[in-house]
Amino acid sequence: MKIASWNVNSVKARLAPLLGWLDSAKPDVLLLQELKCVEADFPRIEVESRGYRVAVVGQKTYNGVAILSRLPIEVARERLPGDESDPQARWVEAMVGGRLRVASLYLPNGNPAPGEKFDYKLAWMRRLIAHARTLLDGDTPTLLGGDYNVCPTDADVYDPEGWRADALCRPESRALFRELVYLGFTEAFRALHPDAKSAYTFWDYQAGAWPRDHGLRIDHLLLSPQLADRLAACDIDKDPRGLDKPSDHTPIWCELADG
DNA sequence: ATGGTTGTTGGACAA
Repeated sequence: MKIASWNVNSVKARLAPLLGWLDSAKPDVLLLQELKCVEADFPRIEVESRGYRVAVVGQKTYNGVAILSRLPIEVARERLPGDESDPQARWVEAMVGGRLRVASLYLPNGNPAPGEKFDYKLAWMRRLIAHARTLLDGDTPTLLGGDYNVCPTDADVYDPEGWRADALCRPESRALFRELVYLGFTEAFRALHPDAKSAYTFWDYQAGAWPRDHGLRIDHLLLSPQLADRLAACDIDKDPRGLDKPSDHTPIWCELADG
């Protein structure tokens, strides 16, 4: 079973590359972030015609997440627990095929840091840790995937010193990401590629970041122990970043052996 | 070098 995640930076602006990638990569499940539209504007017909069921949590202009799946989807949550007053569309969680739980998450960027946005990011991460703990208490195989907006180590950014004060690389962000993983998750890419360098999932639009390979690895797939045992492959598909009018992120995917 | 780009939206904000 192939499960992927992709921050598309507007699903409407990225419709052609999205459909092209579904056709070529053929993921069984695709987690999307930064839809930048309400649910009614999601290109449901086009995606469903490719054989995918769709669960969308949208928002006007900003954020927005979705789960696309060839197997039936049962939505479990449309908000991250822990703050009922938080209106931002950054979480959708569902059972797929009745045996696997997946969540598509869009963790707050947090810049500028320090400041209110950074405080919101850290609070959101603490909510994520608390909820992830409850998910691990159950016995359902679980994958938490998406744009974490956290670059875990200096090996995951082209210029560690230049990014040290950024919300994606700050020690507070990295510490909470480690706290999440240490609950018992396996970060799929690094588990299979411990020494990989220049393995990025995001390149800024500005200053020629893509042709210079000035990237960061901030999109991640976290696996519960039952799924870590089944992890057969994981990689980053850089091709979509090189197309015309690309997203600034590119897909990451993993292959899980039959359980 | 206080720059540079994209998307939504129709000026400013987020990334």
